[in-house]
Amino acid sequence: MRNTTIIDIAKKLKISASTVSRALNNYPDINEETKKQVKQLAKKLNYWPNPIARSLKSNKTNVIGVIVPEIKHDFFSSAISGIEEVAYHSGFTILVCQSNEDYEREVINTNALMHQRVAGFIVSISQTTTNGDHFQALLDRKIPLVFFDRAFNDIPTYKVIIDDAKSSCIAVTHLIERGHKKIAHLSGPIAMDICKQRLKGYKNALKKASLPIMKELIRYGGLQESDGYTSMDSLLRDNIIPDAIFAVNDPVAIGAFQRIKEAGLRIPQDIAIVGFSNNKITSLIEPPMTTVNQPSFEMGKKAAEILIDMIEKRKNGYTNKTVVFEAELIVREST
Amino acid sequence: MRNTTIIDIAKKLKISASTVSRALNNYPDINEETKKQVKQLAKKLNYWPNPIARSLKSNKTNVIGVIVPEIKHDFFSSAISGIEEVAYHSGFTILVCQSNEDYEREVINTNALMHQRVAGFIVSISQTTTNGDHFQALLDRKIPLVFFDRAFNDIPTYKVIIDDAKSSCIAVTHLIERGHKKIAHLSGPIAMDICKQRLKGYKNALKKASLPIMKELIRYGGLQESDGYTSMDSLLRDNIIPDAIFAVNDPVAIGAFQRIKEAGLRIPQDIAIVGFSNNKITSLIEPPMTTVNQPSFEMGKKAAEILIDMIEKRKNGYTNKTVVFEAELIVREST
DNA sequence: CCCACTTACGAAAACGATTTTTTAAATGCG
DNA sequence: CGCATTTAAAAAATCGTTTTCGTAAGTGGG
Repeated sequence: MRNTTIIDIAKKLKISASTVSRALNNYPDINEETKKQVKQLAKKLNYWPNPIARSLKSNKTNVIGVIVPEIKHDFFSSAISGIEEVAYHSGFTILVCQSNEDYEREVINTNALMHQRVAGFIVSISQTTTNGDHFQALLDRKIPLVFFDRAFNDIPTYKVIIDDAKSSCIAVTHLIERGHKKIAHLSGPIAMDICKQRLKGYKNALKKASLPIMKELIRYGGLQESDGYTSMDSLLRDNIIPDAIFAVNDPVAIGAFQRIKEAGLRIPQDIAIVGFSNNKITSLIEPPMTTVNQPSFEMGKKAAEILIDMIEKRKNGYTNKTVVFEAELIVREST
Repeated sequence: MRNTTIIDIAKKLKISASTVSRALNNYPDINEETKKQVKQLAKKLNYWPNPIARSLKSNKTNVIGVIVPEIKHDFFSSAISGIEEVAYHSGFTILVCQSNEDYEREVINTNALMHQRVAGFIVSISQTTTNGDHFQALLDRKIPLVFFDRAFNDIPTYKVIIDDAKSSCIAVTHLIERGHKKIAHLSGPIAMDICKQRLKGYKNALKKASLPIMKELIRYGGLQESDGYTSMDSLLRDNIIPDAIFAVNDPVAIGAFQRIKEAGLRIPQDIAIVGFSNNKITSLIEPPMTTVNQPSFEMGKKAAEILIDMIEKRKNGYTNKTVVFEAELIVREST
């Protein structure tokens, strides 16, 4: 079954294709009677303009490119849900790629989507990305780009993030208020801005409380569960038993959590623990874990709203290039 | 910065566009020397064929349409991860839509993607879908379609599923072997095939053990956590306290789990419970929950492999239209 | 040397829409 | 009535590729 084209309609009505096009698009110099006939027949034949032909002419699509490290991660899948929700209501669809935390793949994905002429990009960068040329190429071509959560700092575009330093400071201060003094921080790849910021918040909290910052209490690793397990393990192997852990994110916290349990230590009596992101699991483990709630769904929605605004050149509203979401500390039984 | 076209190359080399095209596509009737020159210049100018122009000509794209009820759900986001993984390695990208369990939106999404000329569809239907005309329309247009997990039964196409009845029977038999006799089943929308099959498995297990099938022990609801809570609540309100629960899926099981705890009943001493899907949370709650592991990532990968096979008309391999994955019962402390 | 055949390439059509330009007919005004 | 203007529609160009058809040279065999 072939799709109806504008030419099919034109032939049936014995008029030209251009007239059909203009009738359907409500151009003023088309006779009302003609318009009516064209629209009727279009409906009857189930006509739908071919978006590919349109895109070829306009060099634009109604597709938003989304690149995240891993689709199946709680935070990202929830953000993608939010993006799709907003996109759907604005007539856009989303093309989703995962970088698998791999810089090369992020570059390939970015280029592929660029050549597919997506209308704009929403990106959370991979752990291993330290070069931003592929994003600069987008700006050079005036392709709208919005970062969320993990932004590439040197690229001047919109960013939807939380105040990582502030939230971290609040989280660590909470630990201090509970009487903890020997607080370890399980950090991530320090090249990443979110890791830097969370480390900064950790240090600030200690400083404010006049507690020493001890290098051996800070461990660097990746952002996965296994990395948290390893980092915690390295502390224990060094015979360091902190009385509290602040993890750079929830998977790392969960990994540390498992290692702590394996060591026969009690949470929170022996070691308290705070995560970051409010992944669903944190509320369901025993004991439930204190964590920082990042409103992932809302951040996705906001990123999409900003991007669509940029695409449609309605530049109103967003005078500040960085939108900071409020992250709130959710206190549970692990502290 | 405009993108380089085939015509730019043609002009610079003072040859025709068609020659450039054929040179790049390695046609035999182009002089080797010409080919070399064209390819060199293409590389130098950073030429990349415009996929939109190609698609217009071929009426095909390198895009796979994916429609799921909700992106942020564990099972689906993990399956999408698998789909993307396979798609990426075959040069496809994925256009992802969520139906939000809404039939109307599923239809709209299907049509939108169809008009965008996606090369094929991978779909898991919404809870409220009882009419399959929008899928039939795809088959009529010879657009490849693969269902996974939640298939629409009357549409004759490939399905990647697990044997729900068998797995359910195994799960319930496991409960019976543990000595449980008053086993309730929290079911979902009974119009959905997976719900029918899981109910069937539940009944079969009881029959095999010569246990009575009691209507009041079977409760119907939705597929969300809140539905599980409600169904469990309705049992308790009727003063029915089963000694075991078999839930149609993990969210429903978790909802019931919460209601059971609220009632002050112990798991598994008072009520044992089995879920379905092996969502990550089931292993992290206290006590960890017995559940049926559906290999979501692998099912996504398989669905993508089959679809790409169909797209590329390599029909080898898949003689059976239904691919059944082995689901395995993961026994944990809730039983 | 001539005709058939190969080689290598160009011209043009096609994909389906939009948009610019052109044209024909109708209308208005002095 | 005649010229200018408006109205409504057709024709043609365009987007970037692919593909069909055609053709000018060059080659080889008789």
